[in-house]
Amino acid sequence: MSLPVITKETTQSELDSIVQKAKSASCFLKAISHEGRLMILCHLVSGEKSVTELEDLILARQAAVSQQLSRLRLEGLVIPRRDGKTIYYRLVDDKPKQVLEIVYDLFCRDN
Amino acid sequence: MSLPVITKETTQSELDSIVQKAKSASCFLKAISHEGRLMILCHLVSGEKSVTELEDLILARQAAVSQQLSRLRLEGLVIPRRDGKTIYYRLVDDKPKQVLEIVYDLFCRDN
DNA sequence: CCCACATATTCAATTTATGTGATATATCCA
DNA sequence: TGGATATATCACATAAATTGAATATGTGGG
Repeated sequence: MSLPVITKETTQSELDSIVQKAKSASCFLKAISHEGRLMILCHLVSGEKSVTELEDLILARQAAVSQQLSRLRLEGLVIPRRDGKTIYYRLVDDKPKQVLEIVYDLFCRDN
Repeated sequence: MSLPVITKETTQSELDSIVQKAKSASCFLKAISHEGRLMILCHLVSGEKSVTELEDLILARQAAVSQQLSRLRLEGLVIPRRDGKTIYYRLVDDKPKQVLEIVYDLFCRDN
């Protein structure tokens, strides 16, 4: 629950570990902070969607959506499943969901 | 708790509102996704810190830290307080804290 | 095999973000 | 007032992210 506290007593290897984790978190946050990707993830929370469905949902072009999915895929956030010609994407785990729910609470209720 | 679900029935103005919120969330996430800013926010969770303290904590130069704080300030996440020559920064509210705690749980426990 | 459809990849152009060095501003103190 | 310290800002160089157009790949049907 509590975040790491860094003091004079924190050893170098502990610091390295914290920096390493900060890098991972930073990558993850960068991946989800893109407006299009954020929307895609939101849509995937309610279940898997095909690329074409996502194109319609977020009003973006095929190449753009595909690229955004590609980034999310490389980041390990989504996974594709082929069914004939169409490819369905879904969330790998609920990591994005957990963050998105907090963010949604903060930005879509609060203000 | 639940994220917005977009269907054929969703009106245009509802969509606009969702897109608008996605933009805010996206900005917020971009602001905190930078490795240095992420570290700064983590440090501020445990209480206000001066710019110099932050420079030492995240091992970055004065101008860099100042610019990162400037971005966080413009984003409304932190607020400065002057005491003599030194300026202390603190979190405006616990928005970042809430997100950081989830992220910390996901990245510093999970793996 | 050839075509149409769904998706992915590539590449160049552009935009946006970031770090750096220099300089500016504010405060304190002698 | 002048100097030292703390912080902010600016202008520039560079790096990273994003977009769009074109092209490639994979699949099913005729």
